Amino acid sequence: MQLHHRHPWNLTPAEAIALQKELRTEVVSNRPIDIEAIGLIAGVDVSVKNEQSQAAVVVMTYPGFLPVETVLAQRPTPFPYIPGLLSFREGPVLEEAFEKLKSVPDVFLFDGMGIAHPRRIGIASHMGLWLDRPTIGCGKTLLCGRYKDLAEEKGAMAPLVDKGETIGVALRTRTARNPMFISPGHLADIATAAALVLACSPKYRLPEPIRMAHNAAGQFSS
DNA sequence: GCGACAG
DNA sequence: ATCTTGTCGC
Repeated sequence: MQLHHRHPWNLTPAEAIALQKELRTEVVSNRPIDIEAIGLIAGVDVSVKNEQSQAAVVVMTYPGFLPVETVLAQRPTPFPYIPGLLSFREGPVLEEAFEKLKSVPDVFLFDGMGIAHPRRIGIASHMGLWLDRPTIGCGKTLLCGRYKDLAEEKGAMAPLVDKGETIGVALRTRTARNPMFISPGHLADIATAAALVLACSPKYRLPEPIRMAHNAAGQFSS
């Protein structure tokens, strides 16, 4: 796939934060996704093995979730894990994977946050600028923000609020399971992002595209 | 200063 | 994320 907004990755943490503050002004997080028009959806995930990072992007049909393309990429892990700077750790290997992608998915689901981030530019938002396609952040645990208790039933959701701003939703994708934290990455909005993720979770807590990417990246379920 | 902290 | 078997619960 053609990538946009590319930039060097060899930055210090302070430089990375400065870059995020620049890039966040480009992020569009109030645009509804036309779910009815989706034909292909991609799941993105990265696993780390001894200094080496492996990325996997699995493209599947929507609805139906039949895999149509899988790309893998490996590279040395270039940056430590620092909360708030995940994209600088996983970005390089993802760039390599995206370049190998033949198909052009209508939406990308990421393992991590979109705008539900201290500077409103988590990995899904950052990579969304590169892809110039709708992206959604799907976190398993919270990075920032608070939410009120939500019903135990699948489909229940509660606004995720940080510093007075609604940045996403806590969404129960499975009854009696911990909620997922959904936020727009780029070219998406909170309501349609949540609706789509729920539609992508017919059986497990993790949305289907991300489960597939997780497996392809070389891991087992959890 | 203290606590929190995606993967 | 990763180190790791069996086990408790819906």
